Amino acid sequence: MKIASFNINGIKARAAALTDWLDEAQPDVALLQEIKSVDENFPREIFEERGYNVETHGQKSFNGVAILSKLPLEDVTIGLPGDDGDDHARWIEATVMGERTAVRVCGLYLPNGNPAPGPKYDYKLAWMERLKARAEALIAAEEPALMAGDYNVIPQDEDAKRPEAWAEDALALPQTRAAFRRVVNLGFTEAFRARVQGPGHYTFWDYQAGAWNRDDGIRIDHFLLTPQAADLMTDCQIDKDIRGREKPSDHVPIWVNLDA
DNA sequence: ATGTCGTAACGTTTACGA
Repeated sequence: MKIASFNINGIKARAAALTDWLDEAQPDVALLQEIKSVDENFPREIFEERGYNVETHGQKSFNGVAILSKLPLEDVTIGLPGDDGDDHARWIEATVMGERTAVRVCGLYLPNGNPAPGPKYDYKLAWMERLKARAEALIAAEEPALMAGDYNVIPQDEDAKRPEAWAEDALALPQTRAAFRRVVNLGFTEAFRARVQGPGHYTFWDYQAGAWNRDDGIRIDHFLLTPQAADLMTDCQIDKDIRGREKPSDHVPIWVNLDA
């Protein structure tokens, strides 16, 4: 079961690049972030005609997450529990019915949090506390499950080409990293780091200042696996070349393969 | 030289978020 995560930065602008990648990479499941579309305007037909079930949790202009799945989906829910007043579309989850094993899959778009300090950073940290609560429940269930998406977290200095440029940024502040570790340390496996060590691996390159041409990137898109999901992992890769194509997103896909 | 892109809105341009 190949499960990918991709922050597409706007479905309207990315439809062609996204379908090209889907046709090549052939993920069974794709978790999308920043669809920047209300549900009614999401072009679900272009995915349905490729055999995907489509579930969206969108809003106007910003944010928005979706699940595309060639496998059957059950028990789809939207919204991260813990704050009924939160109107950002940043969380969607579903159970993917694999040939042998069902996997609970959570797609997330964690708040950026800049500028920090400030109300946006407070919102980010509060959201991460809610994420931790949901994560605790997933661990307690003792079943194959994962949380994947744009975490807007640079876990360590080695995850940035120029860590000094991000030292004061909401994506890399010590409080941000500590909150991320508190989730991971509940018992999750950070899929990419379980398989690949060392610097130079990124999932985001800013559109500005020739960041891509200088490989001036950061690694902020992650997969966290419960122990039961980690046992099934056979691969995890970043599709870096996507960033060099026509009309790219500023993020690239990252994916895991589970023997499920 | 401080560099781009996507989206929405009383829009031939600005504001916001990233």
